[in-house]
Amino acid sequence: MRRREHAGAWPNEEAGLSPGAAMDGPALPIRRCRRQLVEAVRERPFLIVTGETGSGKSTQLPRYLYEAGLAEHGAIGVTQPRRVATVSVAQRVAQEMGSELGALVGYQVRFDDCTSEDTAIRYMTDGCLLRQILTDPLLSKYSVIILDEAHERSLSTDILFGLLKKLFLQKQPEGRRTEMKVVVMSATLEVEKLSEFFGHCSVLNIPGRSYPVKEIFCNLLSPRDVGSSAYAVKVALDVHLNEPEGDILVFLTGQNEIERACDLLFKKAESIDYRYEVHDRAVEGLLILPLYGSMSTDQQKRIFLPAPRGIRKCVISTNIAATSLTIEGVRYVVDSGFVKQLNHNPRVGLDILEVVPISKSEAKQRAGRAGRTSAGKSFGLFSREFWEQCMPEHTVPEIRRSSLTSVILTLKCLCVHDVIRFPYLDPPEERHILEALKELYQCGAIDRRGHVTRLGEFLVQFPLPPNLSCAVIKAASLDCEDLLLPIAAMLSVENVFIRPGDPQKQKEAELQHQELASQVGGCNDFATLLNIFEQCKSPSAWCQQYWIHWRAVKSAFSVERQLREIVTKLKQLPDFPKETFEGSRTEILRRCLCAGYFINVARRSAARTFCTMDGHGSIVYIHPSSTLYNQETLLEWIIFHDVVVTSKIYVRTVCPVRYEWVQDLLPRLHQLDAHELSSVAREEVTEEEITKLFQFVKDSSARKMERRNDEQSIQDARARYLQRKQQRAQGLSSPEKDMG
DNA sequence: TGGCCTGTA
Repeated sequence: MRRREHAGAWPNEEAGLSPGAAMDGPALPIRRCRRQLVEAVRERPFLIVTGETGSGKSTQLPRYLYEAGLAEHGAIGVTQPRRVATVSVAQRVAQEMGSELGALVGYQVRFDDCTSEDTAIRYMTDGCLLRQILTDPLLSKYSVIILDEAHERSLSTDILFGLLKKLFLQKQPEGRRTEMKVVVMSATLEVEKLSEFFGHCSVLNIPGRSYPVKEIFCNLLSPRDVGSSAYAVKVALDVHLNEPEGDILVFLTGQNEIERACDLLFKKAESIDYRYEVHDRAVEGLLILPLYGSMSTDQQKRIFLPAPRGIRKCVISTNIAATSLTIEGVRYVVDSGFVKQLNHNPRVGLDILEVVPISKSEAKQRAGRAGRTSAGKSFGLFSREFWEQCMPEHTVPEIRRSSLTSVILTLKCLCVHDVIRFPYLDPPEERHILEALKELYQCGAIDRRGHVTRLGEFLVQFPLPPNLSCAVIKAASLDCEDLLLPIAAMLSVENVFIRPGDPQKQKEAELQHQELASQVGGCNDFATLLNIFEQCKSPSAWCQQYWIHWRAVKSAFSVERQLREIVTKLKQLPDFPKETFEGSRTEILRRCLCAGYFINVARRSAARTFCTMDGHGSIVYIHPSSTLYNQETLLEWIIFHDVVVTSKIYVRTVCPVRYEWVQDLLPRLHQLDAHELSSVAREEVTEEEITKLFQFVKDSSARKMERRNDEQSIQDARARYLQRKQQRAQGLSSPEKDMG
């Protein structure tokens, strides 16, 4: 049994175990369906099981299949989209089956493998199973694969859908697994589509055990109230004054909105006279708690403590409380109807973080949080018209919103050559796929025939975006991976810079962050990250002094260790590249970064603006969080890690480079021309793929059109941002008007 | 001249 580090599990993920239930399993609705379920799995290769939270499907079905002998020729693998859920479900099932965790029942997540030879029921994250397919394409150690929470449509689960279907339909018998069983578990959502995808397979429904939630549209005073923090505060206060006991959960979009809403609600709540104003005399006070991902773990844990008797708890949260964390005792939900979502735009090659209305199914999911322990109410901060006209039925699945570079490389490495006609449940737009192919070609991961190169095989080993892996490989070939591994790790974890809500403290934090940058020359954000990684050793006074997130740096340590193991393995291969380079530490560092980020290179075009060199020619600004902000006039060429579109197109994590370092690489950005593509051998790439790629690169008139559309879409995103910002300012500066 | 939703390998 391998075991390194224990992921802390939240105390209250999906209840269902009563103390006396250890041997026989708890009395859940699923028990009545036991025989039917086992038979359905035996009969056909694919089965869909639907059921709401609390039906017990995640914990009981794997056990039923095991007890029916379905794990005799291989393990039962169960995937979850999140680590904490994976670990806590495995813990519960192990306890129920009287097994030590890691023996009969185990789990495997990144950095934490708690399984053994004897493990018959393996819980794991979906991304973890996807990695396993890379080394064992037939999934030979499994007899059953169960994909849980399929309605969430995570990127990995969507790819697994297609790969498992292919595994069954494969023409060559040596690549086929017709005897393997696949079960897809989902909330009741788009089930017909799923069933059709898996050859019209059967669908079994397990009755749920949650309580009814009454969904209420709030009457809006004006359209600018939709989803605003001030209006959320008003509704939360109304609930507090007028509704019987029970905690409140408010959904807003981000840290800023949440902190401001907390302040406002606190001021309002302070002046309540509980003798006269409160409807339910059992309620004597209000406890207001913010909740978002970048809070420290200790702060987050406060959320789960029950409020003292007579005190009503009000948690103001991001989307994190919709799926990832469950707060017991919530009877009232206040839903802004908005979410911050990262959307990839392949036409400009940018990820745009924008505030968008949630889907109706997501709103139901949020409302459901009020019905976990008793009947509840959900207040939507939007009108019926908004619900009908602005909120889509379902959330666009991640695979249609993400950069596909990693995914396409993975598929290519699994010998899926025709990545356009791969069986996607929801096919991504072709331009997304073509953009990914182009980028893979540009960084040398695939050749002109669409074959994975040796470099591509190296790159896919890393749990990183391919361009970052490229920089790591370059460093390793120069024997200086110590410079790049920490940076790659720091870029893989959540933001390490703390930005406090209080303006005074914010100034102080900014000064300290500047100090960290100037310790390494003050002109390279990547080097600053390396500096933090090297200096930060423990959750000591150092973290406090410099306003650095210890939790984030700690996870960067784990990532760095994992990446280092991969590099060490690769360097032992006889054909791993070896190079030499004479130069200072900072120069070598920047050269390595160029090898990965030459796609993200930009040249200064005016006083403060830069023009990207990727063929899109977008005009970008340096983000205010960068140490190079305000130093633009000293720069000519820069590379950057990522882009965020708010009031402008900002590039974040920036480093100046010299033209000589990128000039040899730049032609690759435009090399994919008609001449080359026409001489391509076509046996591996499909004709369709070539034609599309050809059109994509060459059709200049169409590209001009697109450019205009892109500018339009960015203009739109910017306009929406500014509008919401203005609304927020208005809403918060004159809350009295709304409070009636 | 001004800002960081959430997961995962």
